[in-house]
Amino acid sequence: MTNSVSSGKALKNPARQKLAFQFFTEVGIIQQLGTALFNKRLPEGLHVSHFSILNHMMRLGDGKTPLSLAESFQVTKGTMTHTLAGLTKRGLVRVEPNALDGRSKLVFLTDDGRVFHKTAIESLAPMFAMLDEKIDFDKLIEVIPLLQEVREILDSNRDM
Amino acid sequence: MTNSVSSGKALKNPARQKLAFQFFTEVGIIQQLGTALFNKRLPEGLHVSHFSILNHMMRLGDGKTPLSLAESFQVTKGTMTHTLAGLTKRGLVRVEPNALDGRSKLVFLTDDGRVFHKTAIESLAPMFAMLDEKIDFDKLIEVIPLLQEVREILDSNRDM
DNA sequence: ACTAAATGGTTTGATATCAAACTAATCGAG
DNA sequence: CTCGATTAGTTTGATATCAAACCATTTAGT
Repeated sequence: MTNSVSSGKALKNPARQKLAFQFFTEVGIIQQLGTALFNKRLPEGLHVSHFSILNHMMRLGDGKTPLSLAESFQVTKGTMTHTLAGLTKRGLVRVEPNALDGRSKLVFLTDDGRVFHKTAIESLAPMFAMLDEKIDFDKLIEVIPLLQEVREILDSNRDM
Repeated sequence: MTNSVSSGKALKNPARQKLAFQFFTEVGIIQQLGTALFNKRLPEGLHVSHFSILNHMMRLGDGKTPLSLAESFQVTKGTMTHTLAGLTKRGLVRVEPNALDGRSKLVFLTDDGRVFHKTAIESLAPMFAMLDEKIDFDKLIEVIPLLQEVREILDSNRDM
């Protein structure tokens, strides 16, 4: 039975479960505070959701479909339609029909989008300066693999 | 100069900044996936925001003001008004005038609220069972202090 | 004691998000 | 080839959240 509950340590031990819960609580608060700080720093009317998409395409290349972006960011396709509409209205992306599949579209960065991304990154610098003063970044970096592991497990059990 | 930018390591080193950014990216995704899983498991129509408030009062006692709850959860007081309205409508909390200060109110758990909290905790058990199978909880627990540290720094720089 | 400032809550208008219904295009089994 | 199933995207209706304006009460300075 490779997939059964083999240990159940946490379930048998309420303190362990409570601590694991605490992990998610802290993650939740960090995310909330971090997002708020981010949003405050981002230029007018743009939100982390917008920036994230630009950032994603800068890192991994544009020409993705809206659906694949939705999956990357764990949002519904309806939400992605909405977010891309906002980005399009501000001229930061271009959404074009996909010649290879009439159902789908492809999203591209515009020049303005690239400029905006650069500007946004720069506007975040003071926040990183503050963090860098107070936190040892190495410690953050050390835990990234664990966070990735947790993320992957949650991701692959999304339909639980 | 105890409080100036002393090292600036991250700012001088784009790779470091990128990795710190990655930390927040992972935290964001974990939070999103975790919340989604949570919401799916919570009984009908209730959301993590509701559960969190009940959980907070179960842990730390009820009779708090809406404002103090809003501060605890890093949401605006308007949001708290809304969330408490939802909880009240479902009979899970009681909001009463504060005899000692006509401006404020006090929030109390109802019996139904306590029952609901217990039920919700139980309905989360399968999720913890799944996690417990796949993640070493000890590793999660180890990083909690770091997360707390990050949270406190963000919290105390909220008005940056 | 009076008024100005601060505090606690609510309301309003906007945006973000989700789930579910819907539309259009493609794919696949026969 | 055709029709049912699948896939991509949009729309709709609901809830969550925020910021800012607003109202009521308390506090403080004179």
